[in-house]
Amino acid sequence: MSIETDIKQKKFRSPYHRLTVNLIYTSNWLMYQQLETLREYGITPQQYNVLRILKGQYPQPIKVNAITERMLDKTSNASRLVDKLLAKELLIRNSCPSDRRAVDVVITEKGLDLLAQLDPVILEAEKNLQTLTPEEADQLSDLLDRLRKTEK
Amino acid sequence: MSIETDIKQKKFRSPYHRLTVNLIYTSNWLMYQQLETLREYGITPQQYNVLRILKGQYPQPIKVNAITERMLDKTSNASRLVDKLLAKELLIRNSCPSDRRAVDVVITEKGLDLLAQLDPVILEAEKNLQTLTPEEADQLSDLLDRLRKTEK
DNA sequence: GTACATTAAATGTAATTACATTAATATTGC
DNA sequence: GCAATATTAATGTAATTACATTTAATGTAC
Repeated sequence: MSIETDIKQKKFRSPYHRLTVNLIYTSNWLMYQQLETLREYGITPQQYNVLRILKGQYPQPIKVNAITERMLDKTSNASRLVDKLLAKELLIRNSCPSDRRAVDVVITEKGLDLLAQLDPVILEAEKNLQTLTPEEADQLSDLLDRLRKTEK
Repeated sequence: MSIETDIKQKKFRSPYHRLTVNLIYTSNWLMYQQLETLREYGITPQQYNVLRILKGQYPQPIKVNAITERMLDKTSNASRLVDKLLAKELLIRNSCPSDRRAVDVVITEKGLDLLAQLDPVILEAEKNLQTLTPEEADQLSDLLDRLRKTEK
């Protein structure tokens, strides 16, 4: 369905306006799918994002601010997300010896297990996107990169 | 900057994975800009979305569930958003005579004034997106429409 | 070394959101 | 007409988020 039909709006003032609306709408649509997929595994998309970052570093530790830098939502409160994941024993947190302000975070076996369990589920969800060819997906990605070029 | 640089991730498992990440990241980037733009006017992006919908109907009233259908985030609680905007006197709310479960919502003069005041500001913000040509913006929009084709 | 600025993480709080439930009314099947 | 079902909006609540502030430690200038 076109964005016009989805949000019942016939006209947009410009291609850029239509794009803005479409981008936010599509992202919400995608996030909602993720939320539903992850729900039964007891984590949120943001927590999943943190776990993936930790796995990318494993077995190296990573600091809380480095997590933030890699997150999709730069305004998220990594400290509290780490708290939640710690409570679920999906990661461990140790104060860093060389800088006692900082903390080192590492994913646990349990965390890695959860990710492994999620892999096929996420892959299955990804199939929903295959209405686009891989080339078109790349093309879309590149356009998104260029859209953000004004970023300061 | 490419998404790889922005979130410091070198590899993605597939073009679809890269696209997912890029889409959510770009949407967050855009939403944050909106949030900052609107902040000094005392409304949130969702409240702005509601006001725009009301303006589109003006001077016709619109019901709360019809607002939800037109919103970018279908899971948002239109009833509470209407509450907030009512408190700011940006809309009026009257129970519908023909269906006493429903309420008719109409934007006020004050609401229209706020939108008019915001128009140039929003247009200015839109200029940030003009690193793409209008044709590319349309192309991007069309790809997003096609991406959602699996929607049930 | 001391004062000042900076950085890292945690926390207080108010507002918002997600999710389920409720209350009131309308619609449908009989 | 009446009971069962569906629809509309509002609300209770627990969790999350935004935003500012705090605490602790480090770095820098003198």
